[in-house]
Amino acid sequence: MSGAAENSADGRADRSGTEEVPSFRYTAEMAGEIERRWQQRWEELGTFHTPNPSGSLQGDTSGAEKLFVQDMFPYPSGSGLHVGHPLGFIGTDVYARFHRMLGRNVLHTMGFDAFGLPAEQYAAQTGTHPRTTTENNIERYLSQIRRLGLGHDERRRIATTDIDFYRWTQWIFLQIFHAWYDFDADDGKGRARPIGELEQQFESGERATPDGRPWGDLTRAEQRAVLDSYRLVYLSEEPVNWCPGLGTVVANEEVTAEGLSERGNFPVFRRNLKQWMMRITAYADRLVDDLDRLEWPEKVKTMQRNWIGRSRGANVVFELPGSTSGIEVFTTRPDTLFGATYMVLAPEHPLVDELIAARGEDQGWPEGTDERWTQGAASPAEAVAAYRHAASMKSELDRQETREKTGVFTGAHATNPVNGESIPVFIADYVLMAYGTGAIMAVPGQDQRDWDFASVFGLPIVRTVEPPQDFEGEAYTGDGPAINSSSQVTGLSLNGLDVEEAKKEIISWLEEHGHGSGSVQYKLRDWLFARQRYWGEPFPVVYDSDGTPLGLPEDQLPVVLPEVADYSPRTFDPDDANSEPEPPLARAGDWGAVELDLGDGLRKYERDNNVMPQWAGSCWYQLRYIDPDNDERFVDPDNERYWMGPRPDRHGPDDPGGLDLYVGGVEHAVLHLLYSRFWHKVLYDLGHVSSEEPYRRLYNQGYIQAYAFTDSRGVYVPAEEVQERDGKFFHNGQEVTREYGKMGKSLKNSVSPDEMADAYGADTLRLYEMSMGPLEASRPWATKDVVGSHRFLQRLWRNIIDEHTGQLRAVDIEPDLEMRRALHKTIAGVREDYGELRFNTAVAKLIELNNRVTKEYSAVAGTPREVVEALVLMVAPLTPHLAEELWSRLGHEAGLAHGPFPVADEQYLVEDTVEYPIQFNGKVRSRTVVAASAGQDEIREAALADEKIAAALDGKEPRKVIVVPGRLVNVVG
RNA sequence: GCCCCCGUAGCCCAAUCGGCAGAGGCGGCGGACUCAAAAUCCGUGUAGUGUCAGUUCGAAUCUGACCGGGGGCACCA
Repeated sequence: MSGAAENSADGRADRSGTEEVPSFRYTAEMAGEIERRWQQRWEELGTFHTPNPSGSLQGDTSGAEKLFVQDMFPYPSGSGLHVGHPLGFIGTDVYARFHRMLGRNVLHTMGFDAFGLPAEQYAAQTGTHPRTTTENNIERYLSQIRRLGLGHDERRRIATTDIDFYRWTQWIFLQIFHAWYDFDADDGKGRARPIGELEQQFESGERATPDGRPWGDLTRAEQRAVLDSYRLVYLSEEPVNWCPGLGTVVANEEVTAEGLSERGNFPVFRRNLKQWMMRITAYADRLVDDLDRLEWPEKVKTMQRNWIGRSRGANVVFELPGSTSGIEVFTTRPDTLFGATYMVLAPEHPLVDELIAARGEDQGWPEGTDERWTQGAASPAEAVAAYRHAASMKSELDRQETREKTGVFTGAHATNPVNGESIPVFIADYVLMAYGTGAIMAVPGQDQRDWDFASVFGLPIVRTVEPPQDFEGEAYTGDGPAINSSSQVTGLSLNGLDVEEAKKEIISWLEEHGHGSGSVQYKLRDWLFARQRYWGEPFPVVYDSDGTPLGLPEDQLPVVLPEVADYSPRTFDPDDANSEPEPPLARAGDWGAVELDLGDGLRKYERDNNVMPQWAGSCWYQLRYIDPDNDERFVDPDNERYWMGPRPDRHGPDDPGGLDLYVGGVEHAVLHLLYSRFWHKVLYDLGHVSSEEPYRRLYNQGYIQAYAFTDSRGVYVPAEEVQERDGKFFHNGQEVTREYGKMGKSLKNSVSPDEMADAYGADTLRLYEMSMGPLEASRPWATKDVVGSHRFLQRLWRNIIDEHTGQLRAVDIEPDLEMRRALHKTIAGVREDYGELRFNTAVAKLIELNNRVTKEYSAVAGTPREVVEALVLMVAPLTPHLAEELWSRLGHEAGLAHGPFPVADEQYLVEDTVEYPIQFNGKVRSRTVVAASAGQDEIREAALADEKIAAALDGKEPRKVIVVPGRLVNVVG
C-alpha cells in the first residue's frame, strides 16, 4: 500500500487515494438504501391502498376511472424465484403505476394459489404440516417480490389455503351444486338456475318426470335422484383418468397427449370410478361464442376452440335389416350420404355384441366375403373377439404411431337411408367410442381416413362432390357441386348443390323422413372435480344413510381440513391399473362421522373425503381481491360491479366485463382460463356477479430462458463459470456443450432476482427486464447486459445530482427549442408506448432523451429543471424508487405515485422544416430541407433543383415525380 | 400430416399508412481517467432484413414457393 490518505476532509471523494467511487454516485449500495427507504415510506403512507365503493376498504372512488390489473396466480414454490418469474409482475406493475400516475384508481395486488402437491409431498416425507410449509414458502416468496417494489395493495393479499378464503370456495361449490342448466332459458342460449326452480317445475307438472309419474308419487330418494341428475355438480360412475402413481384421479385436461399425468409423468388409466363431475359441457356453446367478445390473443382463443371442439352436422340412423334397432352415426358431412359405402363401429361399441348375436355366434362368413375382411378368422364372432383383444392391448401411443388402417367385418349390413343400399359394417380402431356416437358412416370419396381404409379393404369409392379439374389428391374435402347424389328409390337428389346448400337440404329431408336430425358435437367433456389428496379444499358435502349426497347448509361452512397422521393418499405401482383410490381424509379418524340437523332432526352423516383440484381457488380469486375481508358475502355486489362490470361506453355494446388486464403465461390457455370462465358464467347466471367473463383482456408474457452447459459426461456445469472463445464454450479449460431452454437450479443456470438486486439494485433489474424486448417475446437472459440499464440510471442520476457533492444540479434555466422538441416528442412517444405495453421502446426513448441531456449539459453548471423533472416522472413507472428519490430531492414533498405525468405540448411536436430524402429511381441520392408548410409543388421544385438530381437527370425531363408529404421525394428518370 | 407465429448488425432488439434499414442496450474497436486494473466517461456501426420469385415509382413491411426456429392440434367422423 502506498500510504495514501484514506479520507478527504472536504467531503469530496479522494481522487488520488484508494477511495475512487464518488460518494454520491448511484451505486448498488445506494440503490439498495433508496429502495428500502421508499418501500418503507409507501407502506407507511398506504400509497397503494386502493379504495372500494363500499365495505371495509371503502373510500372515495368518484371522479377517477378504475383500472383492474392482475397477474396470474403464482404458486408459492419453496425453491425461490429466478429472474424469469417476475417478468410479468414487473410488466403489470409498470402498467399499473403509469395509469395510477394518470389519475386512475388502480387495483393491483397478488395472492397465492397455495394448495397443491409439493407441500403435501414434503409433509409426507418430513411430517411438517403442509400449512407450515405453505406459510413459510409464502413468506419467502413475498420477501423476494417485495424487494422489487411492486405497487400492490397489501391489504388485498389472499391465499387459497386461508380458511376465510376456502370457506367461499366451498360456498361457490354449493351454488353450483344447487343449480341446474335450463337449456331453454334465454331464447335457447341457456342459463343456470337454482335447483329449487326445477323442483317447482316438477311439482307443478310443468316439467314431466323421467318415467311420467307425478312428482308427488316419487319417494324422496327418487326425487333426489331425479334432481341430482340435473345438477351442475354430480356424482358419476363413468370412466375417469385414474393415476395409480399419484394415487388420485385427474381431469382430462391434466392428461398429456401421450396418456401420462401432466404432473409426475405417470401412466393414466381409464377406469370406472364414482367421482364428482362438473357439468362444464352445458356451457360449451357460450364458452366458444363468448371468445369473440374477449380481447385475448388469437392463439389462446384457438386453443380453447380446439379443446371445446364444437362441430355441427347431423345424427343419422342406418337401419339394420331384421332388427328393430339401427346404427346411429354422427357426421359433419351429411351432404355426402350418397358416398357412404360402408360403416364402422368402434371396437368397444355395445352394438357389436348384438350384431354378432343377431346372426348367431357360430355363423360363418356371408357368401363371398372378401378375404381381406376376415383377418383369417373362421367367423365374424372369432374375428371380432381377436380384433377387440388386440385393440385393447394397444396403448394410446401405439395407436398413434401406426396409422395403418386395420379392422374386421362384423358380417352385418346396414341400409343407407338415402338410397336403400345395403352396406357392410366393420369394426376398426380408427373410430373412437368416446366421440360422437362411437360409429361412423364411411365416405372414402370425401374423407382421407375412410379412403385409406377403403383402399386396404377393397371397398367402393364414390365421389359425391366434384373436385376441380386439376385435383390430384385422393379424398376431396373442398367445396364443389354435388354429383352421384340422387336415388330413384327415395326420390331424393342433391346433385348440383354446393356443400352448404346440400347440408341444409339433406338435414331437412332426414328430419322429415325420420332418419335423423341436425346435431352438434363437442370434444369437451365434463370436468372431473375430485382429487384423493389431502392439501385441498374439502367438499362441503355429507352423505345420509342411503348414500345420498347432501350439500351442507351455508352456516356449516367452512369445512376445515382435519388433522391427519398421514398426508398422502396411498400410491401404487404406476402401472397397477386395477388399484383403488384411498384418500387421506378417509383415514381422518372421527372427522368423517358427523351428527347434524339438516331439517329432519339430528341424524348421523358421513363426510365426503375428497378434496377439490388445485384449479378451484384460481377460478374465482379475482373476485376476492375486490373484497378480501368481506365475511358476509364472497364479494360485495357494488364492489364487483365497480371493478368488473361491463363498460359498454368504453368497450362497446357487447362488452362482457371482467378485469382490465390479465397477464400470465400461455401454459394456462386451456385449463385455468376455461375453468375460471365456466365458474364465472355460473355465478353470473345465478345473479351473483354482473360480469359475464372474468378476464376482458388477456396478455401472454414471454418466458425468460437461459443457456445451460453440459460437460463431456453430460453433467451440467455452472453457467456463470463458462467462458466463450471463438464460438466455443469452455469450463475450467474443458469444452462444454451449450443448450438453450429453461432456467433452473438443476440446470445450474438459474439467476435470482435477489442476486441481481444485490449487484445493481432492484430498479436496475426492473428496467433491464422491461428493456430487453417486447413483453410477449421469449428471450435469453444475459447477466452481462444488465450493466447497460444500470449505467443509464447512473447517467440520469448524474444529470440531477452532483456525484461528488450530492448537490442538486437541476436549475431553473430554459432549455433551447431543440431540447424542448426532443422532450415533448419523448413525452408523446412514451405515453403511447406505456399504454400499449411497449416498455422496451419507451425505455429506448427515455435513454435517448437522457443521453441528449447529458451531452448538452454535463459540462455546464446545471441542467434545466423542466427537462429533468419530466424525465424523472416518465421513468417512474419503471424505476419507482429512484424516481421518488430524485423527485423528492428536486424539492417535491408529495410522492409521485399518483402523478403528475407529463403532457406533451402540441406546439413542440411540429417541426418548422422538414428534411426530405430525394430518391432517384428508388435510391436515396440526396437530401433537401424545405419549410414544413411547403406544398407538394414546392417540395417537387426543391427536389428537382437539387444538384445531384439535376445531374442524374442530365437535362432530361423526369418521367414521374412522387412526392410523399412529410416523407420523401422519388424522381423517376 | 394439418394450422398458427417468428427469422433485421457478433448478441438482445427498433423501424406509424409500403417511403432515408437503426431508436436503445450488450460486446468489439479507439480514446480519457489510472502506476496498472476495475468502475466510470467520450467516440465508433460492421447487416441490406433467412432464400428465391412476384406486385410497386419504391418492399424488412404485401403475395407465392422454399429453408430454419418456436408453438398448437393430431384417426374428433
